[in-house]
Amino acid sequence: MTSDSETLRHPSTLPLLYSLAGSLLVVCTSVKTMDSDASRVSSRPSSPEVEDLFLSTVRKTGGFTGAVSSTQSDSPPERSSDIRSLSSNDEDGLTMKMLSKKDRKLLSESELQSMRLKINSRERKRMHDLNIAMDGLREVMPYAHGPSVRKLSKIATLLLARNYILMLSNSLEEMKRLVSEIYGSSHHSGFHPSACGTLSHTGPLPGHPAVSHASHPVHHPLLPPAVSTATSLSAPGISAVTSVRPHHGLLKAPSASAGPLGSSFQHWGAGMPCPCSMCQAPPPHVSGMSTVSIPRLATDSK
DNA sequence: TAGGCCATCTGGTCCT
DNA sequence: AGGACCAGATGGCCTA
Repeated sequence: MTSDSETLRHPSTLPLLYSLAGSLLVVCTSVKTMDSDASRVSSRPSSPEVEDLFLSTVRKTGGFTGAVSSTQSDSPPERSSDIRSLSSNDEDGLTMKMLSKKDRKLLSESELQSMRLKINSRERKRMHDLNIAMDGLREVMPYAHGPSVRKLSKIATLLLARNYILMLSNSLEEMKRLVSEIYGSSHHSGFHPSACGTLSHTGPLPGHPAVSHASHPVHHPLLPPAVSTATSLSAPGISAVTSVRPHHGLLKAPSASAGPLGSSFQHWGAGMPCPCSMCQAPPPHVSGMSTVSIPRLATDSK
């Protein structure tokens, strides 16, 4: 009850800050967890663990609705006929190159074909799992979801995710800095956190970020001031967001002056909602923005 | 119609 | 040996 009681000693500012910091810590912890998980997953035996760590959860929660498109579904691909013709018409076909002479003797044509189909099926499943994971990533991205909104492309999803993580990391650092500043300044001004436990003891500190945030003005609670004052979303990830079919600069490196998400959430692109916790419920599930559609995207429902 | 995005097939490589 | 991963090739779909 120590840290909580200290939190309460700044009537309106610290609870806000701590709740925000807590959210960020949760997010960052999740990121770290994902990182360790990812390192595990990246070591070869991936597919079973992917299902254990992610897919099973997703499927249980009904997170995805089979968004993975399949032009050929589970039926044997048309190209199997190519293989058939290859192996039947040409003994030196590519399929046969895979096998030793012994194998060629042992395996019949149908066996070769079934083997090829089996390999293809595995690869298809692997790619489906990858797409499911990609959809999971899309779902937690601060981006409009919905049936009337086109999905982020894979590259846009990855770039946005990267920038989002960077933004959260920066925000956490800024949060830490603000908290330390508050305690530092309050100590010099005679504020003793450990000496009182009531909310009515003090008012908000003058000039405290949380005070100005009451009206949700220039400062964004999740962004450093230098970052949050800018208005454009020029970073690659965001340019990919505001225009799902980016004609431009998707792969450009983030500018040094801009924040990890380009500049700010404040103008979250044309038609984009501000993802800040003041405007809507924050992550883990940024579902609050799922109903918002981008004009350009609303025309398409892939 | 060109270009972007995607799914699939395929062969090679690496790992367990 | 079997499976996972990767990258190239190919073709379909969609949009500007």
